[in-house]
Amino acid sequence: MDTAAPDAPGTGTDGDGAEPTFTVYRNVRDLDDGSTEVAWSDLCRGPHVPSTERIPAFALLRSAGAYWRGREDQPMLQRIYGTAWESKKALTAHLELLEEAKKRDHRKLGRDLELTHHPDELGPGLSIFLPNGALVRKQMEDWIRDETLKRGYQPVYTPHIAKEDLWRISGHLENYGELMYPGMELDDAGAAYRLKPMNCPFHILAFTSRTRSYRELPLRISELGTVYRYERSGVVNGMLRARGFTQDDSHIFCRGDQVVDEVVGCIEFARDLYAAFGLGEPSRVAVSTRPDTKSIGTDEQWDHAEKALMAAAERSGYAYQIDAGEGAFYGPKIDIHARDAIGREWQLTTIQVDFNLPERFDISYVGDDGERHQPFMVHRALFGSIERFFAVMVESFNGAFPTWLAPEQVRVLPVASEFDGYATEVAGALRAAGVRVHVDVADATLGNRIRAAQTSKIPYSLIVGGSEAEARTVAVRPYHGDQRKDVHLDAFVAEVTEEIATKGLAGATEDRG
RNA sequence: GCUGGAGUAGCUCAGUCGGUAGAGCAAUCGCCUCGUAAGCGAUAGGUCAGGGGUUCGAAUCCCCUCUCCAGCUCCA
Repeated sequence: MDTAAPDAPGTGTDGDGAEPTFTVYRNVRDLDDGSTEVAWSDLCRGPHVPSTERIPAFALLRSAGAYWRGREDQPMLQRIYGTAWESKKALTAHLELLEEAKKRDHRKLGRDLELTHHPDELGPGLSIFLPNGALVRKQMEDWIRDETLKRGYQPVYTPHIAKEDLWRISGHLENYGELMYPGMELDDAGAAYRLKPMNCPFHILAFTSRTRSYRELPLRISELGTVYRYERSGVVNGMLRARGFTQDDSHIFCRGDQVVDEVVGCIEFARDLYAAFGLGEPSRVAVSTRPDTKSIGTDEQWDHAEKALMAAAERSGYAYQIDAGEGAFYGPKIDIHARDAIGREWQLTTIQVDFNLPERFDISYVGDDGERHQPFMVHRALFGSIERFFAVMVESFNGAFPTWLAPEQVRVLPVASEFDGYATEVAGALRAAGVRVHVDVADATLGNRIRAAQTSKIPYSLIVGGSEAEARTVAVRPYHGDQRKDVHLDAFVAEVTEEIATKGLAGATEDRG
């Protein structure tokens, strides 16, 4: 049993044939007089077992509402979630797995490892990155900034607010208004200002700062842009679905014949990013095509863009699927998804072709024919949201970051106060080499401090006492792997700086479930 | 927004029938100077999410609001 819908309305088959056929299973109960009655009707797609007696072990997990036919304007049914197994043992194992998964929740790890903070006073969907989380995030930001520069993107900085007029031109007020924070009325300005839900209009303004030539294309504008969206209260979810978040956002202005190459470039960029941050193969890659209902643009534009995206997906080598009709109203897109600790899929990377904004802002470049032409615009965010990617990554590493990402990379533990001096010296040598290192002086017992270092998931603990001070060595206790004694300090510094420089992931994925 | 569940110290959680608010960990101070995952003692820490109501008396019962969790709908 996966899902069940007792007391579901409807009978089974539909009259006019416009809706897909579904099946109702009537579960009967024996009455004392030998007759039967329908105990409940099951609207599940199946398959079904002939009798619930055949299920040796099951547990009900939760109940929740679900809209009839998945439509918000329809009444809500009660859905009961359960899980069924071939034996009690298998059920117990599964339930334990669920418990384990809950322990790697980014909200719990964020608290325990002091990565992030979400006090009530701040507001739902908003995050404070504490020093530890901020150091991890800085590595993400440094990585993406360096890589975008290497790949020919041009950085810009743009404000968090803009006149309401800008959002009127962009169509956001019309199409996205419900997700925008209300306007800020200013006495002297004569216009309301709005917090930005997207960065696109600003990047277009960067593009239109002067006349553009075809020689400049593809022109790639990029920014870590923080946006604010007034998400409906029930959908906010930690950092996975926030109201304020930062996108590694870029808009690529190019000719139609450059779209495929640009999209391929974005996909390859994304692949490198997933590899660098240890996420491995994405759980899902999808090309979303033109929506059946409202969409703008000509058939020709859609055709061109959809073909370009599929050609790019093909060239990328990813096994992708087509989400028919799931595209944005302004153009088709490729999305890349990854799973969180409890197996839910979250869209991270998105690469979209946009017909709407070039049209609305009437942007153009001068071609080799001396005429004005409208460029194609590719919108892409590879992390997607830094916060969401951060959350998925924290859960994926179970908080045990690879050394290059870890907020505290090395902790030095003198066995007694007598050796605090040598410990400080060791830390000094590491710090001089650019390593993030702290000394935990010997106020508490060694066992106590080792435990603290282990529960903080610090990649390396260095234990130093008399013999180490004598020989200028350290005892290396890695979070992953076995302890090595009598490692020369210089050798350890060389080793750990090399590991950091190459952004090694060794061992960091061992904590995965 | 909708359906269901939850909110007690920084964290994890007790709190019986409505009768003075509790523990462990963390923090602070002291003792201990310790060789590989929790040394010992003391101190401090609370608008029981917030507001209203019932009651002689509310963490506990009722109503409203907020926040969080799971799911639906919608999205990075």
